[in-house]
Amino acid sequence: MKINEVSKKYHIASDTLRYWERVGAIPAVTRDSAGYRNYDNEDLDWVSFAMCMRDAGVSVEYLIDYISLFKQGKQTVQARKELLNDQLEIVSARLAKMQKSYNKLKYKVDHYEKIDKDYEGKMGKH
Amino acid sequence: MKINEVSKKYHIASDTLRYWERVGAIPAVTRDSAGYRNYDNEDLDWVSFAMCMRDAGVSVEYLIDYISLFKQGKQTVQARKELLNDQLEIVSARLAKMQKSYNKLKYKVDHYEKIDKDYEGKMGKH
DNA sequence: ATAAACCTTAGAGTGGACTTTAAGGCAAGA
DNA sequence: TCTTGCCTTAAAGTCCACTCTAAGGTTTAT
Repeated sequence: MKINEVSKKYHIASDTLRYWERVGAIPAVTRDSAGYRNYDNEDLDWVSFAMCMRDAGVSVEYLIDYISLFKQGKQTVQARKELLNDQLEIVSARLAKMQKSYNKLKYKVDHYEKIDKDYEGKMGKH
Repeated sequence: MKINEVSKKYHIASDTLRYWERVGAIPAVTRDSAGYRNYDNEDLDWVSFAMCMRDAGVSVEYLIDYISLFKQGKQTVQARKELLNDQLEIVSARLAKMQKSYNKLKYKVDHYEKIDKDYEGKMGKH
């Protein structure tokens, strides 16, 4: 699968795909004889993984660390698992915070007319 | 309440509080005779609101638009409510996306040993 | 009275994550 | 064969949201 097809299928800029590969947020992508990227299933799995992590708010730097461990092979399985677990907790906290914010926002919208004081507190009535 | 007290109470940098006010992401804060910021309850409500929105992933630019409408008074109530509703939907979508990512990540961690193929696919066995 | 610890502003600097540009190679259709 | 459109890299540029610096005014404690 060429980069532009991947871009369309996954709704992600091809520039971003190249960027992720360049900095090491995904492992090196398979190439064809012309040197063009030719994403196989495994490459696509890494793209999905990176997108998933980014959607969850995980930093590119973290992805780089993770992939770096992955490239070092089996002996890093435990370290990788721990890294994932750390991120899992962070994501979970972020999710809870967002949920709380969403609820507050929802409440505000639902009670808008009642809540709004419309600057009268500061501007005085006129 | 002075800026540093607000900073400590809300766990937010005073630079950020000044920045939000400067760009108009919150309305102008009450000042004392020396020109120092002296946050009253209403000012604090705006700080909470901005923090809540930022936590939900809402952009500073959106906050500026919202506060701009607010400053124009009662005739913008409907427009503001619509803006909030738009953001509510966007936040809701982001939340769902994050939840999905979290679930995938959780699954990956829980099944780590089974899932990991450890680069053998590409590097061959040795 | 004077030093330490606050506060102010304008403007410059930073970090993260892309995104664009420049200069060029490859491939498929007319 | 030529043109259109894809692909490549390295490097520079952009955008967002802060964050810091410089230069100076105020308040508080000794």
